[in-house]
Amino acid sequence: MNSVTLKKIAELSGVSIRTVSRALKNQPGVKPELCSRILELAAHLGYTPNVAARNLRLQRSSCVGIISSFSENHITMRKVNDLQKQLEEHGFFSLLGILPPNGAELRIILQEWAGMVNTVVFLNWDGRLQPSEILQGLPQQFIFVDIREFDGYHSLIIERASGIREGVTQLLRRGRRRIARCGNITSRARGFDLALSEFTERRVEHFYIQTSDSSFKNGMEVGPVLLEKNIDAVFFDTDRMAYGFLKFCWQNNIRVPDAISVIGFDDDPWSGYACPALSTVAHPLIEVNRYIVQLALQAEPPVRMEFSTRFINRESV
Amino acid sequence: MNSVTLKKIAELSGVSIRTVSRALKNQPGVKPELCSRILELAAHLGYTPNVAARNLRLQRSSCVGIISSFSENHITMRKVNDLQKQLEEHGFFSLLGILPPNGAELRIILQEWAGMVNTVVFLNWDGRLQPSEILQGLPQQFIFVDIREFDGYHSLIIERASGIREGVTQLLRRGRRRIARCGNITSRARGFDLALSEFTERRVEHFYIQTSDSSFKNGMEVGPVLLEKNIDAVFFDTDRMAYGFLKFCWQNNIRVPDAISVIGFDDDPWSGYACPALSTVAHPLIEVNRYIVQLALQAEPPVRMEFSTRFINRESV
DNA sequence: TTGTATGCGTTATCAC
DNA sequence: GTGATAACGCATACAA
Repeated sequence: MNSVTLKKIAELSGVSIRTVSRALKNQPGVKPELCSRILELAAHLGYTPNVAARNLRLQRSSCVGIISSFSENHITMRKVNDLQKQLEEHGFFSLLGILPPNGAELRIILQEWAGMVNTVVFLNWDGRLQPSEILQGLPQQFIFVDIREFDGYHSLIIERASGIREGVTQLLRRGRRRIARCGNITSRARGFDLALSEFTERRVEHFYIQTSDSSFKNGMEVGPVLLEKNIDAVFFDTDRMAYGFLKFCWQNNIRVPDAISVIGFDDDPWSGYACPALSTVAHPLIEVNRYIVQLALQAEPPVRMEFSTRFINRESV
Repeated sequence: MNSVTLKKIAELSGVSIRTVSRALKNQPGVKPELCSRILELAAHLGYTPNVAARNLRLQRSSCVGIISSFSENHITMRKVNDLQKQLEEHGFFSLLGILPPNGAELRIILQEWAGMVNTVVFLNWDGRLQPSEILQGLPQQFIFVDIREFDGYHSLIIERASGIREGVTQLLRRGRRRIARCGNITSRARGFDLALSEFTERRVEHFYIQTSDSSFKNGMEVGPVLLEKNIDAVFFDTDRMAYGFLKFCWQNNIRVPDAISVIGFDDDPWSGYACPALSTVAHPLIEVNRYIVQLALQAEPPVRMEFSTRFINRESV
């Protein structure tokens, strides 16, 4: 910890703390000569204000808490990183916490953050937990992103159907009629159903192939099933899973998109590098994060906001 | 900010602050009955200790600062994420800062962190900057990771040659004799030269093809050059760049590894998904981060540590 | 078993 | 122009 304080500077320069403070803050009312002498001394000693003391005094903080599950998924990491970046551009530092396995531990983290953090963003949540029980009485404002709507908290909802709808439009243009969706992510299921329900009149058939997970391996394994059902276009719940299917196709000499169109979800940066480059539905993370920064800047009564996804067309459709 | 303080609890329960403090900390010397009454009240009010005040009082902090350039590269994000995770497992929170374009701004960030952070980890550094000038007088201990050795600061060095050496051994076993290295990252150049210098007696020829960057696009563009020189094995400075070359091969019906062996660098998680799965040299990020946590836990005189990379063999060799 | 009093480093009010 | 001084919330040495 730093040992150069206002007091020390004051002693060394023979003035009072108040004067040093004024000089360092460029507040009026210090003789220019004295001011510059103090500034010089402070610089020489390497004075750095103590944020803990300042926060304590001002009853505020320059930190935003982010709770996320630890994941090596690129998209998860990118959400966190971009949020940190945007927060920093607005003068906030971010404190990162990993979502613990139960509510009690979560509460402990949040309590630890009291006095340090005014706003906490949840990028993940355990569906079995009731926020009202855990967050009860905690001093921060809470923002739930892409989780669910909870009464009394900010919720930023990602609306899946928009991007999927654009994707389906592209598929129809390409003459695809037997469209499948593979994976196990429920939030994406709803979007898919919603989007496809609008296209019934054109005699589109759709299928849902549920897998145990939405991993690369699942994507590979689901290959034979898709062939057997004569699927001509497939949405995967994650890009990762789509890569698995692309691998299956590569191994079995199935041409994508000639034989089958493939669409992923997440727009992780590798999707552009895949062979063929993967078309995907992109998460509006930048817009969402921009909104979070606004909420951090000024607390508001709980807000509900909806954000749309969008379709990114590459080579696989 | 929370408004429930020790004082408030003390007033409401009709005892002194000291007693409340003792009760909440389970320190001996409080009548059990009183103790439980206080605990109950505190829980009811949702008391949360104020970390700013506590840190101020104890002259310590539970945060570690991480300075990194903002990058969407997976490996960069993974380094940060894993470090945050490991720190959290040891009771630290991480404050993330983005490396600003000049020393003055960097100094401002670090000053802001005084009183909040004892340890700052640099995952990036601007080579033109002199740490001694910028960090002069700042109260924290500094750790430079994979950057360079600077006098008076911790430096954790990643030694490239080890992993590359293993890779070359594999290539020789496969009968490769014309080995190239592509990219523009100087730290990797040294490792490559070092590793290859050991194999001269077997009549290995090696080539260095310098590119403007080490991106996907560079990897695609370098394809014709490699063909022209009859290269039979190639190291790329990044996995990303290797993906570019794999794309080139895919487009031109060049079989990997039959026609040419390909090795990347970084082990980003997609390397396993590529067609064919990419062999790569892996960064010892977990080991490095474990060591950082140790340094954060107890400050030591400046330390120099070296970490080895390792070769991960998949389908592309 | 409980309470008083002090200080951590800032900021800001008020008085000189 | 400048200087005492009082908070902010917590922890603890020292009294009672």
